[in-house]
Formats: sequence, structure tokens, C-alpha cells
Amino acid sequence: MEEGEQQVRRQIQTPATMERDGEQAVDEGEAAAPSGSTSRSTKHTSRIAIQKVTEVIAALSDYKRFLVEEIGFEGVLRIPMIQKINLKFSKFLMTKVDVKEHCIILRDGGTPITFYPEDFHKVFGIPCGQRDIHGKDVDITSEAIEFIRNSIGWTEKSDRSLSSLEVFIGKEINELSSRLEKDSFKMAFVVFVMGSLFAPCTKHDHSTIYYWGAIKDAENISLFNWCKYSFNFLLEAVCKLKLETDANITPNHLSGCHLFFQVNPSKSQLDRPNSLK
DNA sequence: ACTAGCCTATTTCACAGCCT
DNA sequence: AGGCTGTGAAATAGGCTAGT
Repeated sequence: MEEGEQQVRRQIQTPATMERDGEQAVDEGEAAAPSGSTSRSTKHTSRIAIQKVTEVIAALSDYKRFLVEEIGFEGVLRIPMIQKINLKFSKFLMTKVDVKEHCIILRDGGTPITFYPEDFHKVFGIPCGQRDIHGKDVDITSEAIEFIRNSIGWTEKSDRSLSSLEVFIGKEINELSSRLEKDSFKMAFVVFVMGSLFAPCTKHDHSTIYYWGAIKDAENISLFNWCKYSFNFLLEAVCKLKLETDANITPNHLSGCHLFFQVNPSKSQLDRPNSLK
């Protein structure tokens, strides 16, 4: 195995070590970023705001954590504080992804490191339900969109900001709160983590509503396959990056939850549920 | 008009190297 | 050893533009 590959394999971690090592794990990527990655002084950008996510989570009360567990996002509660993500390393890994085969091949002839949508569940602990977020049964009306907007505190028509969601999530919720308030919290939390981590929009402090059909009924949020949605979003980002690279355009923005590639998904092959194989 | 994507400027932070 | 400084990378913020 070449040294560069060994470095990358050292860098890539298991979900368990992600929680244990937290910040150090990703920071070490700087040293691990192989010489094969771009050495030009291109400034990379990403809308992943894992610091924001962990800050918001750290401020959640026990009852709010209980509500998060109810919608199946309990793994998000255990995401460690990561000060900085090595974007160069993320970019390097993204360029090594074989989208069709769902694997990372670090060098020609090297051992493929395969990954699957359900690895998002193992890494980040988000729901991997049976229902497809883009399925036929998740159509959403404009009235429902308006209802959700009002519920999560987007009262201004132009407001689709993650920062206002942050404020909304911080509002007091407890056992005595109404059902509507609790459901609104759940919806706001999902929109916040999707927009901040799993499916970040390319625009700063902005969220898309493509998946809102899956949150319109807070009770059913955990029944949807958020892993597949995040996975596909990430693969689209990889395709885009590869197209830009092939066209000799130096990509400077990384979409999708590229942090996923820095955490070892390959270990999950050992214990994938049979139903998902 | 609105939304989403792209681009760039500024701020913040970490770290290496130098000096005392 | 500890403090200071310069540099580079990441985070943040906002403007511009193209598409619908």
C-alpha cells in the first residue's frame, strides 16, 4: 500500500472513533492530505456548519433531546464538536469516489472502500426508514408548506434562514407545551440539521424545502429514509465536483455532507442488516 | 419577483518560526 | 519555555447573476 493511501486510511475513522476523537480526527487531515490533492492556494468553501449544529445541540434541554430521539435523529445528539473540517482532504476524497460503484478508490488498482446510504445511519445516527423522501406519497401542498413555514418561525415571506431556525430551536419547550409546539420544534430541528449538515444549500444561511413532504407530519419523520436523501445529495455533489475537475474548472465549493467521507463507512459492511444487503 | 448558485471579501483561528 | 508575529486555511457574510 502506498504511503499516501496509508495516510488516508489512518485518517478515515470508524463511527466509534469519530465520537471518541472528535476534533483531533478531522484536524489531523491537514497533515494527512496527500500530495496528490491540489496544492494551489484555492480557497475552498462549504456550507456545512457542524460547529453551529453542535452548539445548538449542546444547548438543548433534556426534554428537547427526548423530542429529537422521538424523530429518530438521536445520533445527531452525539456528534462531537469539530472546530474545523479539512476541506482539502474532503475534496481529495470526493475526487476519488466512484459514484456508480459507491466506493472510494484511493489509487489505481487499490482496494475500494465501499459505502452505502445506510452508513449515514451508522455514522451520524439519522433515520434510515422505509419511506422514500422523494416518493409518490410525499407530495406537499402550498398550504402545507405555508403551515410549516409559520410553525418553524419563518414568518417573513423571504425568510428561509438557518439562523432564525437556530433561534426558534432555542425557545422554551417542555412537557407542558402544546402538541403543535412540540411538532414545530421537531420540524425546525430537522430543517436545521439538514440545512447545516446533511444537505446544505450552496447559499449562505439558506435552506431548501425539497424534503418538506417528509416533515409535514412530525410523527412520521422517523419513517423516512433520510440516509438515502443525504447520500444522494452527496453523490450529486461528487458528480458536480468531478464534472468541474474534468472541465479544468477548479472547484472551490464543496456541496453535500462531505464530512461523511472522512469517517470510515467501510466498517459498516461488516454488520449491515441483511435486508439492506 | 423569487430562488438558488457562484463568487469574493472579511474575519477568525491554528500553527510554525523567530526572538527574548 | 513562553510570547509575538506572519501566514495559510476555514468560517462567515453578503452581493451579483441566471433560471424559473
